[in-house]
Amino acid sequence: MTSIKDVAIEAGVSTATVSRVLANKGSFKADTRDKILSAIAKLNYRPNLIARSLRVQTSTKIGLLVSDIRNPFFTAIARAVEDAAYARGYSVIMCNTDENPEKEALYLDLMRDENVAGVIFSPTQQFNATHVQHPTHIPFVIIDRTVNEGEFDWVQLDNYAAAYELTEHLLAQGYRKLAGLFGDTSSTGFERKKGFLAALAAHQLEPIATQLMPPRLAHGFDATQALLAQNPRPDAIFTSNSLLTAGAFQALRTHKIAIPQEIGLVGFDETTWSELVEPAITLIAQPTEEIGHSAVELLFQRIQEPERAHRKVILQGTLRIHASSMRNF
Amino acid sequence: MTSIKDVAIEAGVSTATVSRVLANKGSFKADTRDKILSAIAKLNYRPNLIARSLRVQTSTKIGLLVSDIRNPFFTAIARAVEDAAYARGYSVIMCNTDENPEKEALYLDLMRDENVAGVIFSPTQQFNATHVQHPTHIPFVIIDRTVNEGEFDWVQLDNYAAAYELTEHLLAQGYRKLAGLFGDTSSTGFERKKGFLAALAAHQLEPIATQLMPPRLAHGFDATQALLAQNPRPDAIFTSNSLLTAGAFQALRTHKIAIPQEIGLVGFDETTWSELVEPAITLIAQPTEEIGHSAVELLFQRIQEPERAHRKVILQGTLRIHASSMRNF
DNA sequence: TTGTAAGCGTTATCAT
DNA sequence: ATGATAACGCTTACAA
Repeated sequence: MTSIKDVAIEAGVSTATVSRVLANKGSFKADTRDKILSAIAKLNYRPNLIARSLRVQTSTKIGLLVSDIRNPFFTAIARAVEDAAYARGYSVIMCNTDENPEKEALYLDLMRDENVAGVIFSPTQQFNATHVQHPTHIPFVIIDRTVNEGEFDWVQLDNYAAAYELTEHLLAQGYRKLAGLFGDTSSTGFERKKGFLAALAAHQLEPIATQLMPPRLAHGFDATQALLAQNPRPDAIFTSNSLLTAGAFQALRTHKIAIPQEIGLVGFDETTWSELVEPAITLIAQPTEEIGHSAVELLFQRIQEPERAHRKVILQGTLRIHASSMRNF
Repeated sequence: MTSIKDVAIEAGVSTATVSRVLANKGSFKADTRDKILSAIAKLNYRPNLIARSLRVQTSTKIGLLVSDIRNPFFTAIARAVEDAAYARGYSVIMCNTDENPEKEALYLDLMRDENVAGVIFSPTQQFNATHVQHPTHIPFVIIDRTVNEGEFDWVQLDNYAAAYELTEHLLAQGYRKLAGLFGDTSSTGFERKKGFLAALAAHQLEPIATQLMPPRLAHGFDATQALLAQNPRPDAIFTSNSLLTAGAFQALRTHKIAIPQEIGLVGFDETTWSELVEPAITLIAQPTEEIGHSAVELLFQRIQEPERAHRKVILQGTLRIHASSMRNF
């Protein structure tokens, strides 16, 4: 490992001067700068970021903590965050908590230990408890989810409104016996459930069933099978997450239920295949690009001005109507 | 930030002793250990990994560098790697190069700078050049792809055999006018192309068309549209990547081509939706779990024994036959 | 304009 | 069994 010392010796100056040239701060002669630069080139020197980070107590990395890397929503976010950060000369290191509070705590500590400049984060339900025990002073932006305590910057979908609109659409199509499947690992599912119920209530209706479950395909599948056995059977299924949508879809297919005639199906998040299945799925598309960019934006603002008031950015989803809910067509 | 010094003062010992207790190496009285432990608890002390890393020149992190986080194959790998590493007490930091050699170089440097214990890595085509310029001594395991130069540990699918088998299947179904769409950003596409051609050659056949393209949905779509306009038109399309499969599928759907009767379609990688579309897609499933675990395994072996001979782990894919290629059914 | 030296939080060597 | 202390590679007062 060639260090700043080697460069200093090679260039015949002190390490302090090398450091100044590297950071382009303080003053130095053009001449010495050139000497140093060529020494650097010659030795193929790269500053040790660990050492720098130890010294200055920060870095040009941001952390991205997602709760489920298999969820296409989060990979879309990851791309957007990555792009926005890269444009500002920051690297992003990404970790997957897998909805596991232990891993979340581990990776949160890791981020702290890494001296990341800030963290973009979709917390598990248990984050509150963890956070109360180990408050951290790293700039934070929370995405996708709500946590109850503490003050943070946020970027979120208007989940209530989106779910309301999606439900309204089902009702407009004449569906009346709605069942809802919601993820239970985050506030997102709960808020979507609220919007779902509110839209029904506005029509003096009640759901046939609502269920909370881990946002995994298998759970969506099982829950849908159970719904099919139920009496009265739902005529439409509302899912709060693309993995649940897939599970429900699979169950309906398995039981040869005609979508949308016998049962309508709607969900959240565009995926590669959501328009390619037959019928294509009606869903709320999230502005993932904008969510990622806003999160990075907010994070940098907070880094620059740590004491500013906390902001909440609420973005609207877009209803994309496809055949899976078009009973009247 | 509470440091080891604070703990030492609180416990009335030296930092050296605290460090020994922390690492559980060297010797100390049970009594002093207890004093130190309670001081740690009281102060809520956590060792600074940056400082430790600076000192010992390594860490308990491994880096995972993937080339496209939107490709479900890589997220599946990420999960597997994560699990295996976590089981050994290692954290994984994941970066997305997005098939961009610049980002790749950046993140490779980052990994080095982070003192990661090792890197699991799916390199871009350009990696060779980069690597020759900046050889690195970090333990490496290459996944999914081949690079020409240098010596590494590898975990890979037997792409040639998988493609051969997949093509044989098409031929067995009576398809004769095959077209192949292959990703052009990695060796994987090339090897699959070879297997494809070899299987055809074994039947004295030639492909109707083969095309190389970026592994993105839009490219698969466009290429398939072009194939449909072509004369003679293919009666089956072979795709080397799930994003290309999706693009081809979409194009066939758009043009109302009956799969598998008019045109058969096959591809690689199971995804959430690949069995849910109509018809379900015949494909080669990769053992992602095993790939991830093997990669971690290989990496730890190399970390422990840096000079050992390089190994290559070749895993077999599994042909999953579904309706998209079942013309005879 | 440049150099000296302290310090970031650890670990490891060498005394004691 | 424990403590001083140097060292990891860098930045930054402060001095020259």
